[in-house]
Amino acid sequence: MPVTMQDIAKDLKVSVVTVSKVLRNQGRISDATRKRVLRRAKELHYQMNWVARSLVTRRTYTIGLLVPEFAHPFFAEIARTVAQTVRPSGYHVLISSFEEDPELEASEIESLLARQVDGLIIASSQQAGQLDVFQRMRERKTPFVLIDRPIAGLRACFVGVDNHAIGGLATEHLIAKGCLRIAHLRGPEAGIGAERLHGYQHALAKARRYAYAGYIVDGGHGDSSGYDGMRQLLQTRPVPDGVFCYNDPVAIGGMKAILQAGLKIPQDIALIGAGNVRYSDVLSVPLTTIDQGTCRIGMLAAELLIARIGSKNSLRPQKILIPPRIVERESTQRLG
Amino acid sequence: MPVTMQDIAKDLKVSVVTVSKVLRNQGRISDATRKRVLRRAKELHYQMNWVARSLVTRRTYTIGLLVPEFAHPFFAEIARTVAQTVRPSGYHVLISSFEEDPELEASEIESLLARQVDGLIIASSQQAGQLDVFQRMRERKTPFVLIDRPIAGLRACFVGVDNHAIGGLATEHLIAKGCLRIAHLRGPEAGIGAERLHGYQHALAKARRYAYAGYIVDGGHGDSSGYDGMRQLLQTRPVPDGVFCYNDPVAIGGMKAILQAGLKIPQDIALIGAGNVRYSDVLSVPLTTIDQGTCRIGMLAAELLIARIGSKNSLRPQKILIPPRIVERESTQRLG
DNA sequence: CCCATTTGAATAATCGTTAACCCTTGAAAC
DNA sequence: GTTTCAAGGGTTAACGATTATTCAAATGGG
Repeated sequence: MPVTMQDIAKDLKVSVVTVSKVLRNQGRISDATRKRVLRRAKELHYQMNWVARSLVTRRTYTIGLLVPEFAHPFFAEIARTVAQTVRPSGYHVLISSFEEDPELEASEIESLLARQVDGLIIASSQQAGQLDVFQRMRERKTPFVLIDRPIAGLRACFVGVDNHAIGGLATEHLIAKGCLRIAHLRGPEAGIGAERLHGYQHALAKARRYAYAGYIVDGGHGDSSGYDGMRQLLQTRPVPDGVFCYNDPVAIGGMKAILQAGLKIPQDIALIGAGNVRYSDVLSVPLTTIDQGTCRIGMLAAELLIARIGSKNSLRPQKILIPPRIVERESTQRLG
Repeated sequence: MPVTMQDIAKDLKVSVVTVSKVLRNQGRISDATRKRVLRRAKELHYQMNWVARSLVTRRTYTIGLLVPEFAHPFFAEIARTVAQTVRPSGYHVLISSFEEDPELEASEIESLLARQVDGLIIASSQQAGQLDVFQRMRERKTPFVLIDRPIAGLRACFVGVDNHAIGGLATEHLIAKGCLRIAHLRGPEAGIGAERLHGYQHALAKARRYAYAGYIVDGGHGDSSGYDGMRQLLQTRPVPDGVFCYNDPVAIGGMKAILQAGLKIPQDIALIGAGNVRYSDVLSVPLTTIDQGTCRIGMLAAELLIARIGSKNSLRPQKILIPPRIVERESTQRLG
């Protein structure tokens, strides 16, 4: 039994519309009535029923944020900046994670659309084939912005880091530090993982280094798979002296494996990650990493989305690529 | 222009109500019509308009989650488990953070209520004085569950860890490890921080250790304030040989300060945190910490809330206190 | 063969707000 | 004195569903 405009209207013997107008500061209302309404509203602690308003205005002032997983510090940071960025415009954030499961992702998108979100920010794991969900959004004219992971063959807004450049930057850094046998704990085969891999390969080729296939090992997404990947890598002969890891969690797992094997970082193996995740500077060995401007991604994606929601005519997709930046720490500090 | 029930109804020349009934599996509908409706709905990719449904059913199947900050891994983990726990029941999560600002917190609560959330989970930073917001929720009969930080003088559901026990456990552990001068980088003066402090003091008293006032220093909430606090502590003479930190981020900041000062952990100073945050086992020195059952808190809070939402009659507040558990790592491994 | 019951679906009312018009009243303009 | 116009506010109809009620046809029993 929350207070409604009706309650205020009855008390004051005016119509509901008058109350509505006052509360929205719209239409012509005398100062006297305005004040009476405002006073009564405050007295009763009146709160807009956004469900009712949304039904008629077709705006919920809610956006959906869909990420693979929350525990990942990268996405937690994204969630934070997105929420902070949209708050001043009165938007709230409906979050959802899909645990890297494309089907769950699709059904969550539908779910958020059913809840009439004004727009969506998605770090998708959809393959290029399964794009009907996005088609659905386009039909509904619900704007959306992809982050972190672009989708091949989809004309859509995107905000993310230049992953090819990350691979290049990391590998060149290892080369500069004098590493001769540079391995890569790679991420997923598709999309962002592939780009980082290519950046790595490209840099090796440019430096005329031999790229040994056995030096490219699956590191998965997180620390436990990174640990496993590194253990496998340590079996390889000759053992690499530099490893570029798909991301920081993988590097953290890798670090654990290296230290457990009794090897030293960076003397025996130099290690570089990607993401510049919080706390990566207080690890066993502070981790050199590639900063991907996490906060900027969240902020830009949110701003872009809000702009799209505001404009009636559909603008053409905008892609923002953030240049990565190296953050040097101890895990690669050895004599060039 | 999303598809509505009307569209389906018109196409099939039946009434909207019939469509509604089919889609909800309610009322008496012949098999023939049922199939026609379902087929057409699928063809048109019909999706419920939850805003409209919510207006009449007074249920949004949305809960609000309000935390001090997202970047904090503890709350990120909570958000994850809450979302996962409520998903099977069809609920979604509207998140919001208030950066430890009680006023922002209050206004966000109002905001979420205006959006008609079915219930709220709050890690509040309200002082015992300012409880009108909670009063408002009670009037509206919107169930809510407090997590992590109980509020004195408020009869409400609560799920959290036994903070007094955390202080005791940590301090006793340091004593057992042979520390003689045990300091505490304390958190906020009120609530949870105070309880951990009391646990610390109680344990010292029980062991008949002298509690030197200069050994209790403000460590704030996060790593940067923990760093500052530890620097201050290192000026104290005699320098402590064991430090119990309010939480893991503070301990991480503290660790940085100790190592920078050229001291060794645990030989010179043993360090213990609280929270058992992800990655705390791969720090410069793997951190001994007190596990507070983060996942269980999130899960139990969510389950409790859903149960409240389900039941018509208001049950009496239920408080769940999770017993903490020590996780021993290197940062305290020295000869007893 | 008629009345009672069941089945299947339509009609009306509602949820709390907003959008689009319409209706007074009084004062200024002609 | 009639017209014009603006100020201040009211009426009515959505928005897209659900709930409660009503109604028509089919079925069944005696």
